[in-house]
Amino acid sequence: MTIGLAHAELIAVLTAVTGNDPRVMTVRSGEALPSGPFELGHRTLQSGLREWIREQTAHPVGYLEQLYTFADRDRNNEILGGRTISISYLGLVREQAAPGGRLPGWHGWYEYLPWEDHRKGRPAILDDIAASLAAWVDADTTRSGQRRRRVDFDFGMNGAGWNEDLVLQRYELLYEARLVAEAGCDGSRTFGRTMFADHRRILATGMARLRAKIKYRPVVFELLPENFTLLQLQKTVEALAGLTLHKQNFRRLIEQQELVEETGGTESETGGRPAKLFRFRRAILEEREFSGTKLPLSRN
Amino acid sequence: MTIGLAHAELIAVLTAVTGNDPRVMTVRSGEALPSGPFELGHRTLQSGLREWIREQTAHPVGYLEQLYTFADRDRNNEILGGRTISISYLGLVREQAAPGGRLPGWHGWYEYLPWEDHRKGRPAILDDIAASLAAWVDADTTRSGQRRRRVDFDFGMNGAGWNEDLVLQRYELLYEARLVAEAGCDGSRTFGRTMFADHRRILATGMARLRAKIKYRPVVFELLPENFTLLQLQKTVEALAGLTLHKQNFRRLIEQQELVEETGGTESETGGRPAKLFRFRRAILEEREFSGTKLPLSRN
DNA sequence: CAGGATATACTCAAAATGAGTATAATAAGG
DNA sequence: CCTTATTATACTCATTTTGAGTATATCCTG
Repeated sequence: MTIGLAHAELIAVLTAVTGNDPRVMTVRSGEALPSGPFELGHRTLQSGLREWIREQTAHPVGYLEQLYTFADRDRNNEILGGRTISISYLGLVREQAAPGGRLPGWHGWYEYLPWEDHRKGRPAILDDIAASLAAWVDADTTRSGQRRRRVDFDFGMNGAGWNEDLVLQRYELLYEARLVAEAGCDGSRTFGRTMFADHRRILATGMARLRAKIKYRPVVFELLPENFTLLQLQKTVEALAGLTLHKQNFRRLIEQQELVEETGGTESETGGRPAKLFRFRRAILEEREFSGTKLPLSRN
Repeated sequence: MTIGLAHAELIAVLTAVTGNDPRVMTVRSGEALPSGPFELGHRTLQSGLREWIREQTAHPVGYLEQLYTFADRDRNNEILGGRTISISYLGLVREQAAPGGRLPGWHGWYEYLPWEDHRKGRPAILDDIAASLAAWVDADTTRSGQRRRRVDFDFGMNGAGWNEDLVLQRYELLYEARLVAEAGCDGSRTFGRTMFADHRRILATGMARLRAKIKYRPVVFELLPENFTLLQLQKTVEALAGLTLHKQNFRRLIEQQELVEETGGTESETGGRPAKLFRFRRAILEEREFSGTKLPLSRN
């Protein structure tokens, strides 16, 4: 049995939430995701990745999950006649800076995919996107019906309702419609900040995975400090989901799941009544399974 | 930037449901999952896989989804000094044989992981597993509490309730406790049919993914013929989940989601009142998102 | 035509969810 | 020290969704 030779590369979507904004670690002034070779010295893929994250950043990575493996021919850079296989990972990091100070290398998710942040209502950029997509829909006379349904569904248009989980589908639709610069555009209008090669697609994959995951696994806590208030927890979830939640119902949800316990302390920097501090009950990880923890939305 | 060299291999968990039993395509008389090299001629990972599935089997694969990429050092076979990266996929295939005739190469899921089938109640083998695991729990005096909680949770013991999604966790626990032959056992009791290398772990990964997926995406239909009765649909879901469902509620769930439509025909081979035939409404794929479609369980 | 078998319809209590209103505890300003 | 703004926390209530049945319909077999 012949086995093909390839170059193996590890690539990371490292995410933190700083000052209520989700951020991703980048290199080359925000142009690329950090990546490194998978070497013979590495015991496993995950430990290899951890090793050079430790080298390149000061951030201890708690949660690390494999995302996807890419090896399309267009990614082939032809070194030594082989091709490159990129194995991507999603990592969650505790926030390092205060809400004011921005650390170098970190950039907001929504710089790259600005249409994904609906916390302050439907972002205005969606009107421009809608207009550009309408042109794309009409460009194909035979399949325009299909295209229209897909646009409506993915972008929540014409009464379809916004679905925060469809991050990747939306990016791929924009790519197909050549509305992101990575698609090799011809000078026409494009949306969001560009990244190197297919790194923005990988970012979208990570965002989609995380938005889906917070609904059934208690991974948010990897992004929070040891002690936090319920509002902090809520704001972090909101930052990731790009949506606002119903405060009282969010609290009910968290409490009835017994995910957290009071520390006894309070936080009085809130501007109003001091909030109780909580910590994540790690014991819960071995006690229960986490089923459909839907997010309690509010309409705004 | 140095990029490590590796051998790339594609490996498939091809699943069909034949005669109400979930089955997996194997080679070497059921000892291994089919796998093949990822070659330069292949355009993408997925198309490469499709290509040699077409070569090796007569089965048209509809649904194909990437599962996981493995590259642990213990998988290293040291050819040419490199190491092997295995990219695994889950494929769904429409059943090919009548409930009676068994096609070569196909083996039942539950030959390999017999503790996973709870359709006829809790399988007896779980008593033996419980006994062996109890010994493992007691073997570590310092961490026995942790071990006990993990066993209870993963295997639904001591009132914890069986969770069908934990297929991989259960396999990995048995591996750790050296109760599967792949762990390099010392002649003691082991459970389920062994596979080559880590193929049984990959099978478990595929089973877990599919059991989780049928709850929120309409993928079951890839396993059914064009027209089917609601009972057939239910039996297929039950086969995958390894559980029995509440018939009336299952029907209500399916109908209210508008996943299927009547064909007009009926199936009278059921032994009782003839059942209406349905077909999957493919249009639904572009119409709606599928959220927490929990399965309507029944206790038995 | 009775009896067995399956399909399909309908019921009902309990639990979960969405959307509020009400009340409590703090800080700042006068 | 009292008012007001601000956030935290508690409670309520109608609606929907679940889990678990019972009831009825339509076939086949003997």
